[in-house]
Amino acid sequence: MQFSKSTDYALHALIHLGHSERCNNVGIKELSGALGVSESYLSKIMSKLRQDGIVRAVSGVNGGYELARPADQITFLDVIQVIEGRQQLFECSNSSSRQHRLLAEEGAAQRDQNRPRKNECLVEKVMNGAEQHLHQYLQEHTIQSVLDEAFKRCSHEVNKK
Amino acid sequence: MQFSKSTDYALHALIHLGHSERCNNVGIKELSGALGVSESYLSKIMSKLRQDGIVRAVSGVNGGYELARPADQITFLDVIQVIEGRQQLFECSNSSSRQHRLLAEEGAAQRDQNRPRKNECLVEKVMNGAEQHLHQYLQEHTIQSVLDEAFKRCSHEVNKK
DNA sequence: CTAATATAGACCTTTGTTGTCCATAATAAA
DNA sequence: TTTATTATGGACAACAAAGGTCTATATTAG
Ligand code: SF4
Ligand code: SF4
Repeated sequence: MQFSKSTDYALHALIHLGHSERCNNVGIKELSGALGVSESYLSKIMSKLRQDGIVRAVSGVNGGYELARPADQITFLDVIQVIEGRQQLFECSNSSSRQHRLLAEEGAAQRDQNRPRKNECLVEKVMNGAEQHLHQYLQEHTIQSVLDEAFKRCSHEVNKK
Repeated sequence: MQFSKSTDYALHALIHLGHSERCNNVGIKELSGALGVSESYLSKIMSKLRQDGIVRAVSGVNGGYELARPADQITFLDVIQVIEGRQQLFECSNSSSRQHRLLAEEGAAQRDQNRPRKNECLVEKVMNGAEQHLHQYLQEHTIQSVLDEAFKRCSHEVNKK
């Protein structure tokens, strides 16, 4: 249970793009150099980010990448979901076991119209809750918020001198 | 980024053990039957749980497993960490890149004695925050809490009739 | 002793991650 | 138009992790 390196790379690439907003179109060479990741692999990742509308790309001479929307509208969750996929944190695999029938719900939810929960069992309820908490936190942090804090630290450093 | 099936199995096995507290020593056959998982594989998982002090096991005739401590002291986090390992959710892989030197911290933390943070950069700060939130939530839910809620549902169902 | 039970290790298959390489398309500039 | 530059997509491979089986071994109640 760990985020993949690709997610790491994607985040850093986006931070780099956000930091270089003024001079549009950062090429894969520059990104690759800054992050220390091969051009081949990184371009795969950038391609994914483009397909999901996180960045824009233009081919040809002087082409490259730029953020498709303001950095404060690109959340950590967005990036993670593009790279890692949108599968649930927990996905039950044996819902046909004896135990499921004994200890889950079945009875209560079906007849109760005021709660249109599909078939959420007690284990899934805990795990989905965990996922929601995680997502909410990750949604509150954006590429911009990292840049802001970096800038704050930097100017604080200058003031001290 | 998903919990493994083993975690699923472990949680269900523990719930079963918690539910059968009275008649000690539940054998692997019974567990395997209840969960619909092969004895071989499930025994691997139970073995791990024993090594980490979640369950006790006794060999020989009438042997089997039982919870090593009360069900309300076995949290979801405990189980997940035994099965998935205790690696961090995010682990930086390229801390020697150009970008790290430009955008991380270095300067600020080293001189400042009132914050003994090791080398937590801004990206790690966000990710570690996410992990902490997740862990806190998972720590608040135990095997017992699931059993309790199952019982509540059940008796509520009975009252309705 | 014997049957039942857990344990540990070897081994295998499937799947996912990380990565390279090459052919192709798009585009700005000469 | 041609050329150099850049991104894109597919094929492929090395490696690691997950999921699972099988067998030999130790432990213990009866
Ligand atoms: S109780 Fe929930 S997690 Fe368990 S088998 Fe049923 S659906 Fe799956
Ligand atoms: S800034 Fe943080 S996450 Fe990025 S390379 Fe440095 S240590 Fe790693």
